[in-house]
Amino acid sequence: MPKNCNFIEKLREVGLRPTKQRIKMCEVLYNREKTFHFTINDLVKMISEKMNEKISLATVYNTVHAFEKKGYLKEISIDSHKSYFDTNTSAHHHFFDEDTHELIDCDESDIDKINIKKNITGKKINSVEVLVRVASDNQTQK
Amino acid sequence: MPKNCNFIEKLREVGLRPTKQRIKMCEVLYNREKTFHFTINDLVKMISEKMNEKISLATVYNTVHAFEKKGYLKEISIDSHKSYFDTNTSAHHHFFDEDTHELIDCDESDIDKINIKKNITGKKINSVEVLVRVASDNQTQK
DNA sequence: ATCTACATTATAATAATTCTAAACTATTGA
DNA sequence: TCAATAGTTTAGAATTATTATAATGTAGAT
Repeated sequence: MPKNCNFIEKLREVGLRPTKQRIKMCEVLYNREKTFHFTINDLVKMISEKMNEKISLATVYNTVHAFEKKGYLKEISIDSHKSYFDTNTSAHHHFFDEDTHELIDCDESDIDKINIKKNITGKKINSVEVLVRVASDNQTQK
Repeated sequence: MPKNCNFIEKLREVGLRPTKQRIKMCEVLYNREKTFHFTINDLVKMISEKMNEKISLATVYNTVHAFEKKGYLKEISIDSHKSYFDTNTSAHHHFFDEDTHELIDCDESDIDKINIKKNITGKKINSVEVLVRVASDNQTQK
């Protein structure tokens, strides 16, 4: 687990000032064994639990978006009401459990590389994302 | 192009009352050569342009959601700020042009069938959606 | 024609996100 | 070291998108 000075370095590298709020968010997001998925709401709860000082909601939004822009976070949009952020920023796909509203990472080996045959003139592919929606077997299909 | 009586039939079939607002919306959405993508905002504009009578915003939301639940429309979520509906409800994938914010259908032939090797116990796959984000070649990558 | 259940409407309420402007802080370089 | 300055945080207001409410209207059945 990296110590805070690593976060300071990392933030500097991408041109973000290592303010105490950003460092605290780095700790909450990256001082853990595994990558994970969260909503802004989740994150606000997590921060206020782990911190004695307050953090403004606006700061959480700003910082999440700053991190996203710099490639520290990736957004995964499920529908107009549910949007997650992923601390795993490498290219990978997801399962979404429609019963529990849980987002599950796909390993690289779970889905073959996707071959796009269509080419849109003058455009390059930025990303290819697969979302597999699953639900309990005995439940009516969405 | 189907005439309105077909819409009345269709609505009845899925258990929706063929009210004049729903029929009007069917006309706007399905009286066209090709399927297309729209946001709620787009739709409200289109309806108010094509109609002399007013339609309430609440009705547009209700009707779109009723249509979605009955399988007349499919939602495609791009990010937390952009959500489209698609009148093409068959299983297919999409390109999203990050420059123009345009959503483009993939033909079945554009992407090979996706083989999911992972199995989540007790869960069945409801859908598999691929979103390919593209952008102008000479632009910085998102 | 009348009844009943469902739909529509305008408006209010809610929720999520962004804006604002003042106070604050990290960095720069004198 | 210490101001200058450029970027950041903050609380709260503003905005936007969506849903709820309750009164009125309408389709379909009898």
